[in-house]
Amino acid sequence: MSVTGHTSFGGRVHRAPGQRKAASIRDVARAADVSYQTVSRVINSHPSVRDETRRRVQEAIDALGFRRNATAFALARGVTRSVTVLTSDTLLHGYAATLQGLEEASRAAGFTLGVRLLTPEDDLDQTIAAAADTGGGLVVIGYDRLGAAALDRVPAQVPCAAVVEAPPPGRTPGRPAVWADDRAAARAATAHLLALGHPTVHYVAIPASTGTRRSAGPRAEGWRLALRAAGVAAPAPSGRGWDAQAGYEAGRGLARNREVTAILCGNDDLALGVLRALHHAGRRVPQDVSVIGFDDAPHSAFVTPSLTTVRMDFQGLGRAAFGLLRAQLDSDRQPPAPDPVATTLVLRESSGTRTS
Amino acid sequence: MSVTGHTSFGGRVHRAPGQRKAASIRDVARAADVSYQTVSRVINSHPSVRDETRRRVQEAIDALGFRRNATAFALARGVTRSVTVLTSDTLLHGYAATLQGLEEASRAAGFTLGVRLLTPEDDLDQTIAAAADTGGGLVVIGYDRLGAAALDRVPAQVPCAAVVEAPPPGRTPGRPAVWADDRAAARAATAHLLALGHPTVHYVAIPASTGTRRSAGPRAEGWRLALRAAGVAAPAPSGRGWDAQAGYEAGRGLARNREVTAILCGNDDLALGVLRALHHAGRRVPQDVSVIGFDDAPHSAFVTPSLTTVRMDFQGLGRAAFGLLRAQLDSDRQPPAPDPVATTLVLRESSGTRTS
DNA sequence: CTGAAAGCGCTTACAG
DNA sequence: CTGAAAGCGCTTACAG
Repeated sequence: MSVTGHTSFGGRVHRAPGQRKAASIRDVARAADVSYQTVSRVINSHPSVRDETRRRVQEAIDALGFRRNATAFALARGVTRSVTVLTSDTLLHGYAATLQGLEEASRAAGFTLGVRLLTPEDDLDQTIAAAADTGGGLVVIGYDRLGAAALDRVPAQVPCAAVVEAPPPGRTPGRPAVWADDRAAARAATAHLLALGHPTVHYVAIPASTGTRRSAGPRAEGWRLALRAAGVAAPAPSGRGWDAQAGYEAGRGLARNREVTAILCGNDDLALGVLRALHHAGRRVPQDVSVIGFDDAPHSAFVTPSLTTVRMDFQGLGRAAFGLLRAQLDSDRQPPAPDPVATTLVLRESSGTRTS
Repeated sequence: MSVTGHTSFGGRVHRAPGQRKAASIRDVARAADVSYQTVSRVINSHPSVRDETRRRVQEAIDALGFRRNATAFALARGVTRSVTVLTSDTLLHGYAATLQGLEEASRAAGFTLGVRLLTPEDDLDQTIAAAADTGGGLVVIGYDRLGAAALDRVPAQVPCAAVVEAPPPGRTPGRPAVWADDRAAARAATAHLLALGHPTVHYVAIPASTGTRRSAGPRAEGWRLALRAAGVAAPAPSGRGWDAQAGYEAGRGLARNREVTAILCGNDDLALGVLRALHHAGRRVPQDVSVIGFDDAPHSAFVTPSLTTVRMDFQGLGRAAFGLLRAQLDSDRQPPAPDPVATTLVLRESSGTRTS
């Protein structure tokens, strides 16, 4: 089966002869028999307008279906109430959920929300410049290398906030940013597996967002920390990608090794692939091997075995990032109280004591 | 474990004393010793500018880091190269993938892409008006009731295209729209199950996008059609929602009924829930019951059993919708050749001949 | 090839 | 309380 789609062309819009263009404040002024400044006052709810005048203007506004031209407003005012989000992905759960949090906060604040995908092909500086040219602020999702690189290149004069994977190293006074404590979460998840009696825990990593050789990101760090605290040597991490396919490939290697009894994954997609590889290798979860994911994607509770994972408040992160941006835009505005971006280990079927 | 997040406030941006505002064409003109009209010509690559002049202006542009003010450009030109997408969801696979197609196409065309979530709480007309006020075009994702309602209320004079669940009934000359042939796809999927030897096929429905009592949307229609063609009576459909939880609830009812051997689901999330319910009821897939989903979400190939499903080209749908919008904006532009929005039945482990 | 004028639709002081 | 002027940063005819 391979059905071809359809396209309909009913009701194409072309300005019909009788269809006049949108009314301006001058049109309204004429209809209400006042000056256009008075109209401006009315639409901006300026206090000093006589009630009777205000009423007449409002009537004209309604009659003509007047709506203030947002472009002209922005030009005159010199500001745009808009954010554009720069992200290298919109489909992965963490990104999509963060985006949703940003949308929610921007909507509540009356801001317009733009989205621009960062790709390896496009010139980063050009993409950033084009986004900045819209006149609003920027929020960059810096979970990965491309996002982190973009963040570094945003010109200083452009209002910008970020949601990142981990706090910037050192005391670098970077951009205002929010993050969750991935390291503590990974550490706790690893400790949980160790407490279950597993001799060690293997790690399937997500790609790092920074170039530091020292670590592969906070999740890997937390995992290492927990192993060290338990006096266990860390096995070499695997994983080369974000998706289930990458998890599957890493999982195949792990499944062959009979010493492997516990695996922490950098995200739920990787975990799904690992689960699949273990299944193909005939290794039962959790009887033979325990698996823990990261992010708590919507489907993770419904796969079999259901996935033990770390729940992240991505939407809260998105909302908080918007708050940081806004504090910059209205410089008199207090930076918002840090939204608590919680992290929770959700225990489900994929982790347990080894019974084989 | 419940770790609280962190917020960093390094490098807050406030215009430092020495930080002058962005250069305008007048600044460039002064630096290049020409009139600002000439600068305008240069940045618009107007042919009649002396090479020497052009070079001088370009130098000034580079020196001052001039970038044309997009807002002023839009006001003067009277058009905005922007689309805003109206959608009631951004997380479900179909929506997110459609959105990505729209982003890709808009990026390629040099359009800005806005996103606004439709919610039951907000006033639809107000949301639409606010989106229209940005000056660009609208694309509404009409897969569900809220989206379909929004589409109906977009004022005639605002440029708008849509991606919908099914062709509008009758010859209603509605908005330019694209859709995939869900009905044919559902019919083929159902026919496939019947051909496998299943006496009938049950259906777990997604919520309908229209109020027609006649049908519950094209997927349900296709399912009915296939059953009728086989001379089989259609069992009552179940399902009340979009997510895995809804699928799980419907699945519990189905799992109790020993007559049920084949289930078609309105999407992959529902299918996941159904799979889970069958598992809890001790019914094996596909030995006892076959399950087919819809949409081919990224994880569907990696769950166990892997999910037989209908692959939809959501990104293609998004791209095509953008094309329709653009044809409206540039009225001299030909509507694009309908992008083939294909639909493919992907056979995996969850469907087969009954062996119990 | 290049400059002076008017206008896009609004807002912000400034008068009265 | 209300109107006339100037300006936001561009573009589009119109002159020269």
